[in-house]
Amino acid sequence: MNFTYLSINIFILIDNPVVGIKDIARLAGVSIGTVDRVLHDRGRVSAKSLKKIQEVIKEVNYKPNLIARSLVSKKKIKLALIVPDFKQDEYWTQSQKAVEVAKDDWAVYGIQLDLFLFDLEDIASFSRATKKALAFKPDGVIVVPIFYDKGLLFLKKCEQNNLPVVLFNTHLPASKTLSYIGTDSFQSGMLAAELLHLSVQEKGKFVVLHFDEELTNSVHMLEKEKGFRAYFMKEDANKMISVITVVLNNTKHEYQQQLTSLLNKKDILGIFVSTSKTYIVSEFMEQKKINTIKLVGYDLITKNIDLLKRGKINFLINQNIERQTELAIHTMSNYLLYKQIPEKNIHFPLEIITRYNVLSYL
Amino acid sequence: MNFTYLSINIFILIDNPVVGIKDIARLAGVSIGTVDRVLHDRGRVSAKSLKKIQEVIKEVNYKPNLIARSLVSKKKIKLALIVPDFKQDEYWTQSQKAVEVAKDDWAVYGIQLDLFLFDLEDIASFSRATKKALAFKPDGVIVVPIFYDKGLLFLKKCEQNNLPVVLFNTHLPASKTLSYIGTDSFQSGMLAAELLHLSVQEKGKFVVLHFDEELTNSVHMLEKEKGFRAYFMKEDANKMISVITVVLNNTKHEYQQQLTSLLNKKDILGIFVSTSKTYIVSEFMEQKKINTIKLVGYDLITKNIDLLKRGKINFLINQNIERQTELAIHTMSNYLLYKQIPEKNIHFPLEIITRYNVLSYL
DNA sequence: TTGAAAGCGCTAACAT
DNA sequence: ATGTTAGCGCTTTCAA
Repeated sequence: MNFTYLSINIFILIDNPVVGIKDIARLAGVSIGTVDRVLHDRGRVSAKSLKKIQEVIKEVNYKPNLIARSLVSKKKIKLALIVPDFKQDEYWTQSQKAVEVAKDDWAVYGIQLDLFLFDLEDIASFSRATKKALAFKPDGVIVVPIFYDKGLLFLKKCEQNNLPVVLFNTHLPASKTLSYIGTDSFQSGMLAAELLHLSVQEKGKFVVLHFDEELTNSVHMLEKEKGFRAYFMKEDANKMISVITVVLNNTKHEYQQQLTSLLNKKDILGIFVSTSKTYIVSEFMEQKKINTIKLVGYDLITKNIDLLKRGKINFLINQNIERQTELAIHTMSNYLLYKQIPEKNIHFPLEIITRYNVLSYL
Repeated sequence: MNFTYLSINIFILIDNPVVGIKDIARLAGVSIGTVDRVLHDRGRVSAKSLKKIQEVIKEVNYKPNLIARSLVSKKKIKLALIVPDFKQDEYWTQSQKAVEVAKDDWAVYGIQLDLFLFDLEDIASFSRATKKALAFKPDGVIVVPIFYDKGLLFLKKCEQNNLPVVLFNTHLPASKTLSYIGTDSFQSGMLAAELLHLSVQEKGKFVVLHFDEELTNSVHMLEKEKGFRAYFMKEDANKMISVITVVLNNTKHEYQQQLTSLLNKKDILGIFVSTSKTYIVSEFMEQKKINTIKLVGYDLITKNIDLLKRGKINFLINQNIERQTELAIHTMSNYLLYKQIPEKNIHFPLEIITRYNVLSYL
């Protein structure tokens, strides 16, 4: 359907009829079977027919009806999803929900999703998951490569097996991956810095707080830290930045001690928590009646939302893990079904959430 | 596809095969014709069959194969889009681009989009556009009802003609519209207030600045203003708020004079511009070398983006007009094709844009 | 090397 | 009120 713009509100519709495989067959004087063989390069076609058909195809600007095509295609495609276990973690639970939805959505198209979960705090479990995933002989792999070295190793293996790979949430520098889907961690750190900087004019210190479970071996939290530092280098070089890493998988007592000694320092203006576990810090501060320190963290999970609404957390940066998950599956499926080559990097917007726009995100 | 969690990394896959209309017919002991009649609410089905079939549908969690559905449906559907002329305005150009994309996307499903443009500064052109739209005998209407009275009048006419209507960008209180798609203007005003408030600690005055072309007769800008006032009522009642309306469609000289006299007042801390024309104020301030006044406005249009990056505009609230447009068309199409009843109000997130996350939105 | 025909899941017209 | 059937555009099998 084309149109020519003549004047406001008046269009001429030039309805060039949609041509199909049948039309091509008629125009070329052959059967649709032969046309199909040409279209799919399946040989067993005389040179003469081949030439004629190709000419016609070109002339009528044939575009296959993808809807009809996917209706008929019966091939089963298996996708392996290698993602963090969602049981203890609301962030990954959100991802999991997106997987469940996608599973239903894509089943119709013959796409089958197989899940391989690993423990965020256990590198070995990641290796096990990747091994099992490969054993399943999937047609494509979608992975959250939390662990740097093991991640790269796995990607190499996929490359050897000619398996297409899509990453999400955590970036890894591997040239052969089909696509990375997620936020730009460095930029995200810069943004966090700006939000804190905006909230306080005074002199003092800022803290970057990592929870260690993901930190081990993981790049994207370090990228956030780099971005955070870079901001102050550029905008306010006098600000002191300190970094602490809190070890969560120890006893409660231990990390509380760490936090206590941190918060006792009097000149701290703000804290940037590099994961969705922001609420842990915020709850701790609330309990200790510390109100002056500004807090910026990540993601719209229940506890964070509550604390944000009550003004205990100043900003959240939403990474939109559901949409990342959904898009990762979508991207891989479209690649395998329709040979749609995706962008190498699909960066998600860094969504700033305050208590005055949080409702509009829920 | 269900699974039972046994232990980490081990799943039992219960591959409940995709059920189709044929399976439902078999399970309910009727023919596919009857099932189809139930699915599409076309009556002529006995109460008994109806109940049984509905039960089965629910039980097997039937999901229609949209591919097959759209392959078969040959009916042509005409949609009338009544939207502001995009020629003078980048905001509406973005909307227009979304229309062009949607046009291609939906053509396959037999949906034809007809455009009826009107001039933002000319109420009469709106009336003309609506008249022409109706003359086209569309199956559904998508409209941006900038002008309050004429808008309501038109909606009443649509109701009389039994035409389904979707609104976007501008809300209008009309009970019979299928859906409003856009931001919550009141909330948006509150957010703007918070962003300004955050940026300045001192005492002083804030200004709400409307450009008049859209203001005449239009509610959503007044809603923004209300939200803005409500914020300070709640959070910082001592702040003075003044409101000015700048008349843009007069000579340049005139509105510059208005701005000049406004900016001469010494105690102004920040300005909230209620439309995407934020750049006009910012450029003016830049030219007059005014750096201290904070500026919050709307939308990611080229000039705004540039000024935001250079720190001249402090925040933009993105209304995402492309996605609004896209979703409006999507909503109406799905309603007409598949009788999908949308939510009455689809509120878009209020996206906060600063110079540190703007890149992630482009 | 080619053509004819079945069928993907669904809709809608038609027959009963 | 219900069942049967043609056919949407394409792929694929099978027979010629």
